[in-house]
Amino acid sequence: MTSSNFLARAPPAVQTDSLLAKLNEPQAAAVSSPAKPILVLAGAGSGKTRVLVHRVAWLIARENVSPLSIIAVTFTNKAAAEMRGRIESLLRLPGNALWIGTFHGLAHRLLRLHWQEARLPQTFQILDSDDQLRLIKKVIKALELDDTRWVPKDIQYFINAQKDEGRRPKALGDDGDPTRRTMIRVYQAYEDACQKNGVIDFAELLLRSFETLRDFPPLLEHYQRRFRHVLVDEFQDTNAIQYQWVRLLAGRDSMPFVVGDDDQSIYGWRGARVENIQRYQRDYPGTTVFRLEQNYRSTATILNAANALIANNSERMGKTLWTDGERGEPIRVYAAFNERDEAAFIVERIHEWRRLGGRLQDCAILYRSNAQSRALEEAFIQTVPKIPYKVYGGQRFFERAEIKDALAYLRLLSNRRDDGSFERVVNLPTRGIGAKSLDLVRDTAKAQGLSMWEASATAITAGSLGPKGGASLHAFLALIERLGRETAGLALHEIVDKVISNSGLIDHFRKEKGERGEGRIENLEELVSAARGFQHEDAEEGMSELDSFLAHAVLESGEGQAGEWEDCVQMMTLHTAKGLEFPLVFMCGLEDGLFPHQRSINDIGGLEEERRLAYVGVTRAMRRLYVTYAEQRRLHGVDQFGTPSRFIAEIPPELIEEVRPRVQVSRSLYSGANTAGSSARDGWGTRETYGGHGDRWGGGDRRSSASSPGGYTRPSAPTTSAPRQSAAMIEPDNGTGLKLGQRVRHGRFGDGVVLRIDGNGQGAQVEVNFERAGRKVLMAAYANLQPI
DNA sequence: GCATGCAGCACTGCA
DNA sequence: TGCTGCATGC
Repeated sequence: MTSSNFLARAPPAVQTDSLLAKLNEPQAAAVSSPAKPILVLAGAGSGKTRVLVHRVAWLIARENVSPLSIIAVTFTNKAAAEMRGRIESLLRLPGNALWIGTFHGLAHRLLRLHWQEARLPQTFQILDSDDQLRLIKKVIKALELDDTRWVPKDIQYFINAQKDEGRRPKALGDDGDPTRRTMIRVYQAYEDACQKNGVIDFAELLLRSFETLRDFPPLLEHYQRRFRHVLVDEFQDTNAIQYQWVRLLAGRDSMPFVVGDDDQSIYGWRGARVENIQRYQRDYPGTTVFRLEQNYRSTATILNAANALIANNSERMGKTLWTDGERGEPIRVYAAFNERDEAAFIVERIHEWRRLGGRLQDCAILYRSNAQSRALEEAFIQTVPKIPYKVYGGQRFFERAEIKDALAYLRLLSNRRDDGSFERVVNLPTRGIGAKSLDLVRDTAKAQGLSMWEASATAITAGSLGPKGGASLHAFLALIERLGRETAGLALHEIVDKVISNSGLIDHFRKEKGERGEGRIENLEELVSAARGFQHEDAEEGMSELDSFLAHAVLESGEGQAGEWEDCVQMMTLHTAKGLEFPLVFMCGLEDGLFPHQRSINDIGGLEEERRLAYVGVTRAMRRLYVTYAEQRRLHGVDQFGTPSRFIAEIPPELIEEVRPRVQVSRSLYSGANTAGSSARDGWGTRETYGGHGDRWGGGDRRSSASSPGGYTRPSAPTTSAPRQSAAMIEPDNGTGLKLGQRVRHGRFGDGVVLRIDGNGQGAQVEVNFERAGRKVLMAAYANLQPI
């Protein structure tokens, strides 16, 4: 080393310390590892992002790696943005110096750069899953298949699954199975349609960019030489094609740095392969594995619960989280009577949290499915003072119908051949172009291999449409052409503004009755501001600002727009919560059938994935964790009776404190009663007679068959028999022949539903909610209840 | 061609 | 419960 070089840098030892100073030993070892394939198994809360960010910093600042030769891949835009921000602040580098992005985002970038090699039109657009489904329906129709037998959703799943595995229709064999043969035929026809329209779906982004690299050696070589360092986050969630993509890009001499946690693999149902972690170690012999097990997030109690829970899974790589922090509070479990009681309980706890100075944004309510949010939202609105909240997920901004309508106009401006967009807006607002005219246009398009746009023009010229339809269609084409001319050279937001007003969309929604239309107009206006705030980065890639905006609209669901930082409770599904942390967490709806989800309950793989989801949930909590379930739940308008989730029973009882109802409460909390919402303030206690009775948790012998976390033996694969512990907990063999939720008939009171069984045998008390007579507590010995 | 009403169905979710 | 898609009637 020459002296000038030496002088150019500060003394290495000091600087090295400064980058590694705040890291623990395995973190520092991973960050500063010499270049070779690395796998970091990072437990929840163990500083995974920190390691990734520091690794990048290390490479640049210590190994003299050019930022241009680093590519970092994440799964969500949020994660990518966070990583980018942290690298920027750590290194004071402009964020776009290195390639950081989601798999889809980076694949998209490659395709934009190399659209010719990828055999795509330069203006290709991306279909979201709705668009995809729409197109598949069209294809099914065009093939004259019966869409009750060939369910579009199933076909969509089939196609995406094939693409996720990297399989093209031509490479698929039908194994002599005619069903499969047809599926493949639809797949092929769908691909043709995409190609013709110049659109690609999400899975195609990955597959196409993979194939493009693979099939153009000079291109591949270029990127392999460029990206010496490939970093991948959430590696356990990669699917087959993503894995191949990484392998291809990394090439033979590159040293991938991948971070993952097999215990947090929760996307198996959409093609993620946990096995990729093992496979990585096989494909890259000499991989160094670092385990991050020290947790900086949660209390020891929470971690112990998480460890015990996940220990029930087989085939783990094995990791045990630990902390040198405090033991913390017990996990509180609350058995709610119904979902409204559950919500009332949560509301009360949040009031309490707030009274004691807690911030709302530190509270998260996690649930298995989005449908559960409604009862909670109602409770937040009704309580005094109101609790502000934000629901994440659900309907996303760019997926709203009115937004997609506006985008369809914009897409059509950019690409007249986009048939999907054409069909979406050709008669929206209605302008007298009916099914008949469109059928004719479609036929023309099909027969002559034209786009809908071209076919329209042809049909108009040929005069094959009726005078009215022809004129209307002509007016539509003229409208688009005029918009195209008038928007030329305008700023993006001006284009959007002009299009939504001149297309008639605003007027159309204004006519819509009530608040709904107003909301839609507000959303359209929001789209204009989104356009105003849009930063066009792809100028060098020869893409118009509009095209770039449209592409990003699909790739970004539009989270994080208005009202970002009001202090409010965070509500989201367990899936959405991955990667986040909150001081106070409520996991609610822990009932068998809801969580674990009914779909997964009979299959060991599915059940284990649900358990990992529970693990993810528990490990979101930093200080305080509540777990709730409802004995009765109204979902999709039907009452269901649940038993507590088996996952509750898998948490060691010594870590749990059961919250008992304290206050008597009006009957309005009971589902089915009509006096809505009057009692949220009464507290969360629900039942007059229910509260006192003992062992909802099965008392001392509850875990006799289970045992402590250490000596726990897994049950064999669940069969059709009742779940291991919950059965004992909530449906003891009570000798009455009755069980909760069962419908029964009584001589005098008529038909009803069993709400509660106290005690055993003929001495048992049974509470029944009769349809006509209301709730009654009866002695099993005398009531003579007949199951019906 | 368009509005209205009814039947069917909903399940986790990120690009 | 609430949305979507289809069928019916004007």
